[in-house]
Amino acid sequence: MVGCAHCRPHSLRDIVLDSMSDQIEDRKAKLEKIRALGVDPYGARFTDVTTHADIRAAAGQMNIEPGQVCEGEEACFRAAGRVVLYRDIGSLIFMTVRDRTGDLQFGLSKKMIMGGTAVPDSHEATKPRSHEETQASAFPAPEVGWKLAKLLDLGDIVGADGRLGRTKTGELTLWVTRLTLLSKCLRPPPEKWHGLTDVEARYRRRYVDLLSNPDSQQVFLMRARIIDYAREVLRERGFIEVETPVLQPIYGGAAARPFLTHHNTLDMDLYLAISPELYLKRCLVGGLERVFEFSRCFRNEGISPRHNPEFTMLELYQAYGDYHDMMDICERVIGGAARDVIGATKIQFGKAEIDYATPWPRLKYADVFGEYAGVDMNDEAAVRAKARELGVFKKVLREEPGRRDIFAEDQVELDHPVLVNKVFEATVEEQLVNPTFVLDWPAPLCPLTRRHPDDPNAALRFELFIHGMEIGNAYTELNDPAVQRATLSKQLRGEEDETMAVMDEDFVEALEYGMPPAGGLGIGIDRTVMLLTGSTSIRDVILFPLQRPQA
RNA sequence: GAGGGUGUAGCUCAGUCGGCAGAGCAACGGCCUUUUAAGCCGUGGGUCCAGGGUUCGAGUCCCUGCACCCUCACCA
Repeated sequence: MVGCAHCRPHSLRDIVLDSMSDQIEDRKAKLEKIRALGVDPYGARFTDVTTHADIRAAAGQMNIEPGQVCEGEEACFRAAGRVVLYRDIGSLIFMTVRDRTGDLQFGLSKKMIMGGTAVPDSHEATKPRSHEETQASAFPAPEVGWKLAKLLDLGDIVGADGRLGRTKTGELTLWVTRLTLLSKCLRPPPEKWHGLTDVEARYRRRYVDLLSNPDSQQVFLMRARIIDYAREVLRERGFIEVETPVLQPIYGGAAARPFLTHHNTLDMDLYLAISPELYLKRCLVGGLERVFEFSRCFRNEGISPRHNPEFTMLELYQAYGDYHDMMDICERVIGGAARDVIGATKIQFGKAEIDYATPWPRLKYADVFGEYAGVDMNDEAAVRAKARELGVFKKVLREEPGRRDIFAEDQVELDHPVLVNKVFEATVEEQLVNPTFVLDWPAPLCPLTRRHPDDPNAALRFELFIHGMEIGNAYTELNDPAVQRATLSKQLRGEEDETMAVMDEDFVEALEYGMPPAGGLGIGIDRTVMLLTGSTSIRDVILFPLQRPQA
């Protein structure tokens, strides 16, 4: 403490001293000391690195005794990673270094790094040649190596050449003969045991979350593998991956509020895609008979643990198929990923254990409605009574207080199918915990779907529900341009104008050239990853979820 | 948009009834050649989210605002 006990530290000198005590300042001071040693604290290309996992695998073949340091060339490795633990016990330093495959202990002894052991020749053969690479191989002199080791901080990224051994306690250790600083970490990382737990900080500075919480990295690794898996399933079936516009002059393919933007040169308003559907169908018209896209969709709606304004949908179309083929693909992609990527058929999600063993139940919309809502969906009076009981009308009134045409509950005008769907959402969805297909939806809710041949009031559509969430949505696609024009023109009372399907003349014109009958499917990738990784918030599976600007 | 909760050191968290701002890790100085979240001795570090108010006195009570989380609604 500077100054007497009664004084607040506010003099210039105090402020400077406070600032100097800051950990960032400490680290910057070390940075300068490192530079003074002639070492570039930000490294350069570092070639021929063996991953920690591969080093462990190699060590498994060597039968190294506790206390032993291997002599042979086969025990010499180059490794790199971030220092996550650092234990300095005098003229011996142990650090735990993390790379993408896991942790490995590096051991540094003053004697060894000072040249007590000859530098292995194995790396000379693969020594880089270019000018840039020559710089990368410019190791500090041996006496500098030890000083450098003493100046390391938690969070620094280091590279090392060394020989494998085991400590007395048997811990596999890379005994370092040459140490390279690859990047100095100027900010103290989170606490080594708890990591970063503050959720806001984890989302705002995801890089800190990732570097300090292996579990978080694991989620994004799984996400990538699930996507790879889906891609592989589709490729095997002859699908090709395409890209469709995010900037669209007319939004369509779903019922959602769009984001609006503007192109300056064309002086033209554009919408960010709410769905790639109408473009992928144009591909079908053009003869790309099996297409898929991992499509970023943007919907200007609320944010919740299950909704992010931008999200990723796998959408695909298969010519000459129908929605039964799409059910098979759902089971193959999601059920297969559970089995082959996660390695389990039962996965915990919140308090529920979900069973992904296929096949999944295929239930008729009318049947599940009758079972869980307790009324016949075609009995308008009964549905209306049920809706009143569930408070559907009150919710509508609350949502649209400005509507002049609504004065009382009974005067809320909702078309029957809209009311049915609101009752469905309120009663059925949460009951569907294990993967369940719900087939044959009320036709008026499905402007892009072929009608059921036996029932003009039903559409050949299914949604896949898991844990009460809509995970997949699929149709036997409507390819009759006249019917398509009619359904896009029809307005339903009870759905807001802004989210209504919009007439897209160019799309209908495309249908007039002839679109093959097809099955189409959308799978919510973020939600699928949530379920398969046990992440109960969508923000935990999106690297950089949308946040308000910081206060 | 409505309701509930949270915000204290770089990180993880205590802080009782309104009475000197605390711990562990991290940092700094010192010791240590086999550590495992190393250990031991010593030291420094605070806009208690922001702004008002009540009070002799506010991290604590009240009001307003901000950010985040949860529930509901829209939505996938």
